[in-house]
Amino acid sequence: MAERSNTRERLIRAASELFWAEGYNRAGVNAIIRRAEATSGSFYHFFPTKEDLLLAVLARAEGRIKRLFSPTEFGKIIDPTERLFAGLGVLRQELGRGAAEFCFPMAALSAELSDTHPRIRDGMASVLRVWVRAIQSLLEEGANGIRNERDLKTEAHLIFAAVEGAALQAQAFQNLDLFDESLIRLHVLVRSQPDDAEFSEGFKGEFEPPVQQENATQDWRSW
Amino acid sequence: MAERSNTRERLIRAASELFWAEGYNRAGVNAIIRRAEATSGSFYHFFPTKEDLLLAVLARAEGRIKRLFSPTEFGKIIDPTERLFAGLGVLRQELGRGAAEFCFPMAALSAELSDTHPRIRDGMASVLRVWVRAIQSLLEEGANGIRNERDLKTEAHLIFAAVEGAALQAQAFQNLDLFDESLIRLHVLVRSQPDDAEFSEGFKGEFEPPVQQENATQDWRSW
DNA sequence: ATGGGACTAGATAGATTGTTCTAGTTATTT
DNA sequence: AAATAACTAGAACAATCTATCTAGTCCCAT
Repeated sequence: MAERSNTRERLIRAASELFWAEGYNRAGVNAIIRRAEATSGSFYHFFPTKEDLLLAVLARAEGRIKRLFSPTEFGKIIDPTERLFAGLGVLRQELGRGAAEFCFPMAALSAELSDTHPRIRDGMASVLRVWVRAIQSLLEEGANGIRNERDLKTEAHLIFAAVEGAALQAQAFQNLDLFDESLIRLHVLVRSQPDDAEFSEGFKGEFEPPVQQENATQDWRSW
Repeated sequence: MAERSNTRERLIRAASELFWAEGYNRAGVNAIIRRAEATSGSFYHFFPTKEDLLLAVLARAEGRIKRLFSPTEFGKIIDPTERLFAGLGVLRQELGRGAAEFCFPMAALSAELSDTHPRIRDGMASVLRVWVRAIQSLLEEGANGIRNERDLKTEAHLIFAAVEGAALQAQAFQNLDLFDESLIRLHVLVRSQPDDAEFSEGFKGEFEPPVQQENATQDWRSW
């Protein structure tokens, strides 16, 4: 009835490391099994397919992401922006250890699989939402209602995109400096930004935020 | 003597699309051949291995990146920041067409391959340098020597990381809005930023920029 | 016109992949 | 003690992968 071994957990952990290090397709089932010190019999006892293993990896990550920025984790840090970047510092450590417990830089995998594996695409979308919401709620806390929600959401998206891109570069070149450079700059920009919130709202001469949003999008397409 | 067919070019083009859409390992040689309307005989006539094909894709991209932000391309746009984002708008269109001619979102591939394929890692590093230099020189143009070079380089890194992350998300979820949201916000942040250059330099209380840089890095590690 | 280099064609090899299968062990329940 | 369920073991299979091989066609220079 109750589970009697930690093999399932070992497989998930091994997979999350290998998927991140080598990508979904390159990380073979055999390699995962070997790293987890299991056998294919055990593997297919717990997971019907390799795809289901990736889904389990994603599911476990969501919980960890939610906890990453929680006040209990960084009790001493009051300022929400600083708590955000403190959490990203934890991420940095994971990166250094070659782990990917938070599944944050997995857009790469998703791009690899979204066409053919709709369940994984959905799972990834869910992870993305969790990330953006976590960041956004920290930004809201720091904004004290001064900035509108729409702006905060796009900023959360930007922050996550930047973190993901920086993590990928760091992984690709085995060099955490690349991650640090981008994040230090990001920190500066995010910190210096609330002051000109008013300015940024209408920097294109428009006044109503949603319309300005529309126009800005238009600009992209026009070139 | 001189080449007599465009097969090589067709193979490079097909590969750049498939590598981007499916990743290096998933994009099989056969699929590339089929898409390029070639045969394996032709393939291995031009490229000793699949890896060499990817290297050719990277090599071609470098030239295109350099041209992307050139003044001739956007003759009417004088402001360098606007020229930067105009170039990124071109990128956006390529994304919409499923192409990856500029090899910009290929950190994903690199992460997939850097361990086992050192030549590709080096090729990717070169593409990264080209990108960062291109962005940095635009930023320098716009800064009129007011901001120090170090800051501009980290900012260029951040911009590229954000663009890459946003592109990956857009590809993963087949939704360009994700790209737009991040880039609109990035535009706002980069635009609003030169004013507080002085502030951002020493925002942690340090004065000498390199030292401040060191300390900021320290902060990451401390958590 | 002919020799030679550039290129094409596609069958095939050899390795690797995800998955299945049968037979087993271990622990818990009755 | 026997039965049942949870789990393990690893050989084997079918599909797919990259790369090779031989035999060709096409075009240009001599």
